[in-house]
Amino acid sequence: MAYQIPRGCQDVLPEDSYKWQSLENTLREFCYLYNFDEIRTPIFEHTNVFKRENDSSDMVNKEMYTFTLENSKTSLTIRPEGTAGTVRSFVENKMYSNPDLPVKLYYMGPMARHERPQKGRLRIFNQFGVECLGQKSPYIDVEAMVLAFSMLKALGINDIKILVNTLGDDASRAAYREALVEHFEPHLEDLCGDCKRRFRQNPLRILDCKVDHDKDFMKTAPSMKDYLNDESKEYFQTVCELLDTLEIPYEIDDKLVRGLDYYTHTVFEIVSVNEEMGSQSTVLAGGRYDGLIPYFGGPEEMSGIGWAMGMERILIALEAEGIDLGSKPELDAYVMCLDKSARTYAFKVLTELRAHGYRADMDMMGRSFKGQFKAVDRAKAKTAILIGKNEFENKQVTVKNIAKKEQNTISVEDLISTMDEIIE
RNA sequence: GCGGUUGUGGAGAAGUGGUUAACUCAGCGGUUUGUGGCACCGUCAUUCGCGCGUUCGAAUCGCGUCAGCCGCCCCA
Repeated sequence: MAYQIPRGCQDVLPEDSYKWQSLENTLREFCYLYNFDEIRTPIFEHTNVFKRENDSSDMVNKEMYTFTLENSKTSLTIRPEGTAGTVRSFVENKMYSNPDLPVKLYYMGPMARHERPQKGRLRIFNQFGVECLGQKSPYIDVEAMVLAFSMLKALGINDIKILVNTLGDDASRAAYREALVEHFEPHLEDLCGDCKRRFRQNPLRILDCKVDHDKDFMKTAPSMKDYLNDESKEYFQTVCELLDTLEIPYEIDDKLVRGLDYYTHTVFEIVSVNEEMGSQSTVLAGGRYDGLIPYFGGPEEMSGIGWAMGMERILIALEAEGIDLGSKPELDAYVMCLDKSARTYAFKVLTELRAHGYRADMDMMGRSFKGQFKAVDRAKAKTAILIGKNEFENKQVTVKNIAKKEQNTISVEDLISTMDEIIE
């Protein structure tokens, strides 16, 4: 094997691409229903779109595919996520001046992150995501969550859990962060190696550490909810009430902090509880971001909310729950050519069938009679169209219904006009 | 980035130093040169992820490398 696909990449082969198409169709239908429009942004952006000031996340700092071409000084980065490019486009195209806010967008496509590959974690993977930009309201947060929940339900995924939390506004979060630093400072020596690093980078993440989980100072750690100002508290309460009203099952997880730095207020995650998922069980996650639109030069007060779904992970979850999204469709007709002299005629009949909307194919290998019949079976063709010397000479075809094992020799015109009945 | 584990044909899989790489499925051809899905026969890996080394001799041992998987980290 001289050539090999790069590590952490995947070819979607035909049998699987039917599943992908089915997934994509369902997602698009729901976006249509919820009045979200598609946006397609480039697969790479200027590096500073992703690498923003004060960003401490691993994704931005050590996992990005960043490159600069020869004879160029421009640093570009293959998108590791979809939000930044979408917000950049929202601002650049002045979509904030749209009279109907929020602007509701969806996207899907490949993202790249240089991580160690694992099941459910690829270097090039596909995300489907939505962003609601330009307005801030608990109703918008919940609309986005309901959309996510409904999509997963429609796909048939049941083994899931919805986790929600609030990070409050910038002021609340800053106060909380300070309190955490104060709390953990005396215990710095007792923290695990990762948490010592987190202490400096993002103290909020210490809270969901698995190593230090049971230690006393974890249990006595200050809780976010004690640092929320009234406005943030009220906002989150409304979100929860709306979810209750719509009977969306969820759990409040005050340890849920999310990895990306731009989140404020509502954050949520949908995890699969199916064991086959392995350690990558989060299938969808997102939250509100107050600062991002202004960061890209949009109106100061504008906020947004969005989430992204890992499409490969959804496919794994579907498989784990035994849900089949479908496979290659059967053929209406398979044309069998039984004599070399009739080949051109057979090819014409094939073309005729297709021109009338019948999904059809024929043997191009000049195989034996038996071999062609096997091809009919593999293609799950509803009919076999047999064409040999006799049919050729009389401008006819022999059409055989595979299931009924009935066959007739008729003219091509009759074949076309009765095809619907023949395949029932 | 760290730790562990695996890697034989289109698929599954035996073989753990001795020379034809077992078996099953799929494919192809034939018995049956125009009616299949059964049966029988034949055929299908000069090669064991890749490279180097040890050896008279390696799929089997050693080193390196690539890749998959599992866990950590992180994340969708």
